[in-house]
Amino acid sequence: MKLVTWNVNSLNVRLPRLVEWLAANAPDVVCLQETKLEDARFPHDEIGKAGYVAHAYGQRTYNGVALLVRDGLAATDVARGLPGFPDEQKRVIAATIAGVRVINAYVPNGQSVDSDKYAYKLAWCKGATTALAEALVAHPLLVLAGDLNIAPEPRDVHDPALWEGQVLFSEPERAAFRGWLALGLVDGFRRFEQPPNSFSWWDYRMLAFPKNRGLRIDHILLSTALAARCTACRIDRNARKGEKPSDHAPVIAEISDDR
DNA sequence: ATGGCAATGTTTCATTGA
Repeated sequence: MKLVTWNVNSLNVRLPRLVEWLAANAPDVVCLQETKLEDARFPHDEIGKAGYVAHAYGQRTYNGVALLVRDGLAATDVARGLPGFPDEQKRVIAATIAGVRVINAYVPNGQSVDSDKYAYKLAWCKGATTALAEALVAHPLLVLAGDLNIAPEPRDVHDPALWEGQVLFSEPERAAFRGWLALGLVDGFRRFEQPPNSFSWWDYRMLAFPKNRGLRIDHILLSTALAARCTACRIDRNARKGEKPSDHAPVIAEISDDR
């Protein structure tokens, strides 16, 4: 199974690029974030023509997630939202695909550490920890993929001294991320040797991408049993280039069918 | 050479993202 997470920053704007990327990369499962589309406006026709069935959980303007599943693969037990954490914001959709529980999450940004949004982010992360702990009991083969909006380690930040204490890299956020690892989840990207200065997001401003001033905030976390079957994980930096890119690049994991 | 914010709606600015 080839599984991808990609914050597309408006599916409406990014649809042509997404369709092109699907054709070139042929993933089996795609976790999208920031679709910014109500479900009634989801482009099921275009995604269908590309060879995928979509399960969406969106809203207008902000947030919104979707799971794309390649034709021939079945998605069962599709669930929307974070269990036990009532939330108006559409940030989570999960399904079981080929025996794997796939949880697609768009963790709140937090804006700044002194904002209400940051408090909401920390509360949300705590709710996610509880929900993940329960999900892992029911689903030993589990993956949490998404824009987790946390850079877990200094090497995930282009300038750790500059970002220390800032939102996306503050200690409470990183503690929440470590809490997910403590549940038995493994950072798929770090299971493999990676180029130094690997990031998944670059600000549109200040030439951040050409200067490679980015953060690694998009992640694929695998349960221990599933991590043993993960054969590769990489970031497709090329997808950040060209006309009208998302500010995030896709993260891709290869998961073997062998047991 | 990849490029100096982008997307959305409340639209000609404000809000949000990260």
